[in-house]
Amino acid sequence: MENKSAASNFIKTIMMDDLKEGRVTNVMTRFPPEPNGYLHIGHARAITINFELADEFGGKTNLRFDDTNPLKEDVEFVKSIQEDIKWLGFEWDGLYFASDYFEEMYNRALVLIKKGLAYVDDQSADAIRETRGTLTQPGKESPFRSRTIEENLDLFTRMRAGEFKDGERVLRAKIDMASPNINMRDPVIFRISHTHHHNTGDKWCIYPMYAFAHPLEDSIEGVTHSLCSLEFEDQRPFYDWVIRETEMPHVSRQYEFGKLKIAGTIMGKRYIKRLVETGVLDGWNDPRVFTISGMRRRGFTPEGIKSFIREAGVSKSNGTVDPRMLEHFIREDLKLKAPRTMGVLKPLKVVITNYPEGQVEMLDAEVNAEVPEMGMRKIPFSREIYIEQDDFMENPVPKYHRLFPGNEVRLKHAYFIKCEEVVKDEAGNVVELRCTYDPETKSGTGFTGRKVKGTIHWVEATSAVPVEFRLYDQLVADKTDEEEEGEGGDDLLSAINPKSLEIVQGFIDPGIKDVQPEDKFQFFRHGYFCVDSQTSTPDKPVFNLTVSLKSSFSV
RNA sequence: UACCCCUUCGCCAAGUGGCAAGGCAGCGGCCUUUGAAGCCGCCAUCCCAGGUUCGAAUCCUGGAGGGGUAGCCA
Repeated sequence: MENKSAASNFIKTIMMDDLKEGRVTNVMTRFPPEPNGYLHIGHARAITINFELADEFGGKTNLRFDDTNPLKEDVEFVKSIQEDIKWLGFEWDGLYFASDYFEEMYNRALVLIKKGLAYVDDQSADAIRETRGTLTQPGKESPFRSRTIEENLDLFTRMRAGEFKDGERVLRAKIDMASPNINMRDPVIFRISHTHHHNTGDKWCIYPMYAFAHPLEDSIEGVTHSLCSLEFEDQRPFYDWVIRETEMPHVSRQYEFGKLKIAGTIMGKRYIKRLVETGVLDGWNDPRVFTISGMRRRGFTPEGIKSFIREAGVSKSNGTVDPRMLEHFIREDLKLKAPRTMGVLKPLKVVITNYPEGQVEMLDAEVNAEVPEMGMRKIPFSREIYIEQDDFMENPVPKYHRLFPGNEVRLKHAYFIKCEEVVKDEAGNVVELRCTYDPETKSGTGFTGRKVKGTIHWVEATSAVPVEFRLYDQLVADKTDEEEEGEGGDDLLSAINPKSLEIVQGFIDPGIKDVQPEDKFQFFRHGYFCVDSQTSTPDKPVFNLTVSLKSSFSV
């Protein structure tokens, strides 16, 4: 069951007060991605925050593609974004495109021009930048700032009609070139771009800028609380200015919250792109990157991801969380859902010398001992089995409970075995163990004659299914800051953890051989694994390590 | 050095003037056919300095530290 009663946060407080004081009569939020890339866990957080906050107050949430820049957008992404949101388990109320509002936006710009609050500027982009001033010095007014309303109306109409080339003119809001807030120094609100748009085709050659478009989009849809990240704080005065001066009937309000990074991973689009191009990652859905598709392929669950997001909270400070917190919630969700079975990653053969040759017996095992309703299954046992290489030490370290010469351990679901002999190759490597078993110690018989300290997992040798295991670790060190890894992420390549992916060939219990992509299991004493959706085949299953089990022991 | 924002346990984060929630991590112990899980217990006086107040993490003033903003990107 998902925990939905997360702690309070400042946005929830604002919504509650707004409702109580009658400033709003309902809550309406929106998730407004630009369709220019794949969603990642940061988006999952924005999605969860928007949808669940609205839901908590009986409100609604729209999905709105903020597609005001045709140069960067593609339908490919409008599809993948919708799939990702659905996979997370959210249903949007309305599905909209900012580009559907272009006509309305154009008309609102006309309102501004008629009020003398917008003008067409013929200056070049460079000239505009140079006269904007700096952080400490005011800007200079454009020589075109005092054009008449008629002239502006004429020019803007002709901009729309396609009479000018890209960059020749822009429409600017007329506010205050000396404002200490640079966003108020006559920001550009429409630019010319003769570019095909994925939704509007070639109907438009002028496109509104985000800062002008967004408040209008929100207002048109009746959004009450427009949530965005901290870097938009300085744009709020302009957001309010647009709604007020264009005389939009519905007043939306913008609130900003901090982004939450996860240590040890890369989130930036350009960096992931770089790593995909150089072959470090095998795609945008590589299980090591926290794109939604990557997490899905890794075996993370929507419920686990959402629990993590709720528990991490929302505030006005930017933070970085320990990836172990995310892992905790993934484990917690998988704990009662995933069947538990045995898989040996690094096999070591064991021959049970006193077990009858040729005999195979079927042992009973719970599918998940914590969930009896999941039932029982049978697993084969015989004279030859594989155990984990790490579960044997010829010269055991102190407190080692596993197998070593002369020691007895329990084989999960089976018998006690005792290590009698170690077989080595010429190089001195241990290649086989010869053990004896005690029939009286069979699991389920209630044997209490003696106790052993260790229980280890195993698979029967003749029926074991060969599989590939892909073990993942953090992509980069905890403190790696992608922003500081050189132009284009050059230095990022050397920051990659060489152990972020380790591939091993092992065996699993034959009981689960007919696996489907994304099927999830817990392999005893290892962790949760998920059948890889890209490379697994019926002949050679491939399992991704979703998250390992915790361990208080290490050699 | 212009404007805006932030500063509570190792990491997230509640708290909105009345004696510091919770989660993760960590540390003990119990239990255990996963060294898992589970269970029990431990783990901060709130960046600093003044001030207001019977009383301040919460209000005020001044510092310090961190972040954001100068796209015809979003």
